[in-house]
Amino acid sequence: MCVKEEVDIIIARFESLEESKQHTIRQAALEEFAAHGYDKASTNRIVKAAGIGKGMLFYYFTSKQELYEYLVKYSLEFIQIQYLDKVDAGEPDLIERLTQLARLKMEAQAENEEVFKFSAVFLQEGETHLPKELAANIENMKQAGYQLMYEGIDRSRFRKDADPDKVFHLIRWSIDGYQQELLARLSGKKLAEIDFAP
Amino acid sequence: MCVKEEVDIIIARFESLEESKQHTIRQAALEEFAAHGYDKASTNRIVKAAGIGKGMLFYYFTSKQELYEYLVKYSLEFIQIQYLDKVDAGEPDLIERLTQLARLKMEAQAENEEVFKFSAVFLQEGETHLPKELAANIENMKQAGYQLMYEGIDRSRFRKDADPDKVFHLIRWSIDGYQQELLARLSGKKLAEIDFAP
DNA sequence: TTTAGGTTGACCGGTGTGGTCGAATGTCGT
DNA sequence: ACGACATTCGACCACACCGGTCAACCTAAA
Repeated sequence: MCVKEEVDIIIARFESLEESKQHTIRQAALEEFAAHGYDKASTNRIVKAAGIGKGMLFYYFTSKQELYEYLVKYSLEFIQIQYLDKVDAGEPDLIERLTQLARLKMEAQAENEEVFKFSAVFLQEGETHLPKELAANIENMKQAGYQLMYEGIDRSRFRKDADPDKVFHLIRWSIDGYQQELLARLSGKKLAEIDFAP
Repeated sequence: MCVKEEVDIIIARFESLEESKQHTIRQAALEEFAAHGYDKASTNRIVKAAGIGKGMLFYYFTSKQELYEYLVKYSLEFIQIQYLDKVDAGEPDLIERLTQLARLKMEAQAENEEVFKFSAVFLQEGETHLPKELAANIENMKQAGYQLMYEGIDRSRFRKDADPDKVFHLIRWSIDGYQQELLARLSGKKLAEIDFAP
């Protein structure tokens, strides 16, 4: 019990930092883990990018592992609030729904790109390096995302001669591809406004 | 000049190996570079995967760098012959053309998956670790691929109320997405026959 | 002046790196 | 049977970097 409390105290040190410094360190760490995955991520590079001494990282977080867990928690929360919660799950029209998803995701991504890059990493790394509790949270978010994409769509309005599922996928692929290309083309540029015209 | 000849002799050692052994080593190396990129690829893991002693790799190739260059050359040749050369660039119909491209790429990918994974790596790593001559070859292949995809398409038959370029992209994205999903779903299974029905 | 907490980077043992090399083992022509 | 040469191996090298520690320092409040 004493140990657990000690950990809490240590993370509290980080959380009572001024936001801008928290942000700097968080972004540096997100970037490093996103770029190299857990194993090959280097705490040395993180502290260098964050502009702090090596010791501080282990003053704020007990270990590389705890830092990673913190980032996962933070990212899950960010994606939930900045993206998933904003989706109108009542929209029955497929096109509207998917367009909305794409727009909201782009907007959230514009807000903090690294979080999404990092999420790709921990979604793929799976349960490794994570306590069951956090892994479960990730699974929940996956499920929620799936439902947001596939559930409550009115398929009665599809043309009768087309397989609804196939139309469904075709459209989703189009939007995915569009989004991906948009992202690639604009990567590096700092834009808040994007022309979403199809 | 003497040095250059020495290198030639050393690669010749590899090329005069029986094909199956060449193949084993090549695949192990392709896999390693594809998975980790140049810098983090490990020659130790390569020799372990290939089932040869460490010394042999540097008996066949003077250095990690030379091995990498050999793999790039091999992959460019493979993609050219097994994929690009087979495309009928005369086909003016967009759908036919893209469907054909997708099919041929899948077939070539089925032939040697690692080559395509590795190509993604050296396309992204760019000129680093490569002599200008090889980098130029890569650029040529990019160009050729682009032309195969975009040139000589008859756009006069598109519906007049649709922007040809947008229709174009929409369809390409759909096929890309379809291909990607197909690949993901079937990853791990060894199939020669695929149901290409949309 | 003392004290307590934020901050640093040299340092630790350990792991893995690309590459070398002496020795062991074929594989020949003679 | 012999020597010359090609092939094969993995222990070994110097080095770079790893996650993590810690004595020493700085600063500001008491």
